[in-house]
Amino acid sequence: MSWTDERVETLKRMWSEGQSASAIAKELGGVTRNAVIGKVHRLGLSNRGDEAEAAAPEPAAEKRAERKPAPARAEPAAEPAPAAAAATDEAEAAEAAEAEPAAQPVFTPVPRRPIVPAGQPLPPQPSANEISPEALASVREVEKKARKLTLMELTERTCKWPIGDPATDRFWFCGLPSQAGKPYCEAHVGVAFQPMSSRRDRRR
DNA sequence: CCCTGATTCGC
DNA sequence: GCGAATCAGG
Repeated sequence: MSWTDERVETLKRMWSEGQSASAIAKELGGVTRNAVIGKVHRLGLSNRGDEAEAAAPEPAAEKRAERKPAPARAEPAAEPAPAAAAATDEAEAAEAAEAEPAAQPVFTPVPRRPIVPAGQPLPPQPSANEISPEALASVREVEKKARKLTLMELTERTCKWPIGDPATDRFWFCGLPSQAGKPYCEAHVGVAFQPMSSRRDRRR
């Protein structure tokens, strides 16, 4: 596979959308995430999406000064590689002012309260009285077995159902094996995806 | 162990 | 220019 204009375009788009290198590689096909990352760097768009610098000036401006000299392939000791070449600051002025302002979900209909963080939209949290007793019992049971993963520990195959109050330290994600193609484990899929029939006519 | 991006350097 | 190997880290 080669980097055709089209593929590069897809790469740029997905990267700016915050997609991971592996996700992009998977989408493109025929390339590994390493290839994607390598290309991203060559294109000079390593710091994606650009964020409000004014807001968070990132204190640690210089943090990568020396990483291992990179172990030579299979050579005893040949040349001290003139690494000094990389001295020039990488991409000083990131000119990407044209890209769209990163697609933002629009589910914040109430401009009232700015609500804070939540890096990701939380799944629906149906109130207890609209969940079937069976599903509810199942969930309570499962939540005792939750792996209690942190955000960073979630993968494509772990249940992403949040448990607890995000504002406290008693908050974690279910983490049990998720249903193929679903974001949650079996029990949580049960409460997250309810058939219309069971939700209908909840006298009120 | 799962995953992430960053970097180096032989090709 | 490309990307595997590797590093560093959540």
